[in-house]
Amino acid sequence: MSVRHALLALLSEGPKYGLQLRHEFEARTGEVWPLNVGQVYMTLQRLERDGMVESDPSGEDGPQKGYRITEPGRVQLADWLGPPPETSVPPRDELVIKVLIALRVPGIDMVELVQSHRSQLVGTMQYFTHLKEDAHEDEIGFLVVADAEIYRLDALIRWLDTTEARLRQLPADAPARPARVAPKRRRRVGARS
Amino acid sequence: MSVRHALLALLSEGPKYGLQLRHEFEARTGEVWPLNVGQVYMTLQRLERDGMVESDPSGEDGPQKGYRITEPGRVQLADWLGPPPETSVPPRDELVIKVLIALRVPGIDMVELVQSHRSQLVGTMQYFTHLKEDAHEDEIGFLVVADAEIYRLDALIRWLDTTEARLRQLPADAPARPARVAPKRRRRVGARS
DNA sequence: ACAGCCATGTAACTTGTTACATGATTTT
DNA sequence: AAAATCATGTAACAAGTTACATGGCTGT
Repeated sequence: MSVRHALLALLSEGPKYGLQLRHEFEARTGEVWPLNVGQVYMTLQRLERDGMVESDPSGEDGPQKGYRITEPGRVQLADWLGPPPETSVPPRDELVIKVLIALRVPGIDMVELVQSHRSQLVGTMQYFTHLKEDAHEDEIGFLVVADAEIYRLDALIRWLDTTEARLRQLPADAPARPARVAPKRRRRVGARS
Repeated sequence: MSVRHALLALLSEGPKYGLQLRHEFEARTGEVWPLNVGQVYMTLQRLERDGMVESDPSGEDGPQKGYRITEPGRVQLADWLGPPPETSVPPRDELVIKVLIALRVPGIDMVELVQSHRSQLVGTMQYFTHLKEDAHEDEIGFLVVADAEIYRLDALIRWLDTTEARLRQLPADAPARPARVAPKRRRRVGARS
């Protein structure tokens, strides 16, 4: 949903057209996240269908078909920018899933799995660090996005290290769990009042 | 794509049926990430269509329709568990987008936006820390997932702090950028050879 | 004239979500 | 007998991706 709201936010500064929205989105996020053009047009269509946005009837079918935000659109934008959403359930993380599920897959070298992924993360982190050094200090968008990526990668690396230590304290081969479905005591994550 | 591969990995230990796969996925990830049942059946259908999996012809239409992994399925699983994928472009982060795009939206109190999101993140982090304290030390799945979430939230909080400091050094109101589309010097992130 | 970019769109597909429908078995 | 749970599915939708199609305008 972030793209939808981002487009709405860009339109709140004044009417814009499709490709322009893509350019501005990419410019403000430091050219790090390419934004698919097709998605821009699809999202604009849905925003218009939902009444968040109006298209310029004059520019219809011509190049540079302008879109304006509507009042309901401004309301929805304010909702997005206002208080943060309830953190219901944390997003699924592919690396975490991989490690936890691979634990019980026969014939998996966990040490190798962890090490290869770790060095990949370290490499990417160094890459972004170098990019940051080469960046001008006025490229605020890029610097901020690069920071986010570096912190994110650092967190994953530290998680891998912690997890590796945890796994080392585990019995060599954990006993296979019962194949039958057991009654589940649900941990209601995110239901914190 | 993580769910698809996770199901494949679970099936590599032996034949399983739909609900059982859901139970095992949730059990191994500490009951933190609920897995939609419909998605399990959809994914199994696609895995079968792609030849990664075979369904038990005997249990057809009966309850507990078993699925087995095939040889191509094992190959694809090995690809997933093997060397980490090329880190092409980092995933878009909703919070980063929000902050960067909101910067130029008229009438936004950036300090308030950053502070409210920060305290939400801190609260969620404390919540998971408490959950971890209450957990038994043999609940390895939950502990590992909780670690991941705590590190992730910590990274976001530190990013928010860094970003806030960056923004404070910015001129009170940045000059509006040209509305026209400018030629783009693309930063080819992720194209590191 | 033609190459290349600007600009808008459509089509087909994948992953994921929520909600609903339908039976079988088990529990009360 | 009724209610709950197990088990399998379908429908409709949202968001995102890649690839393709189609014009208009500009520079050489």
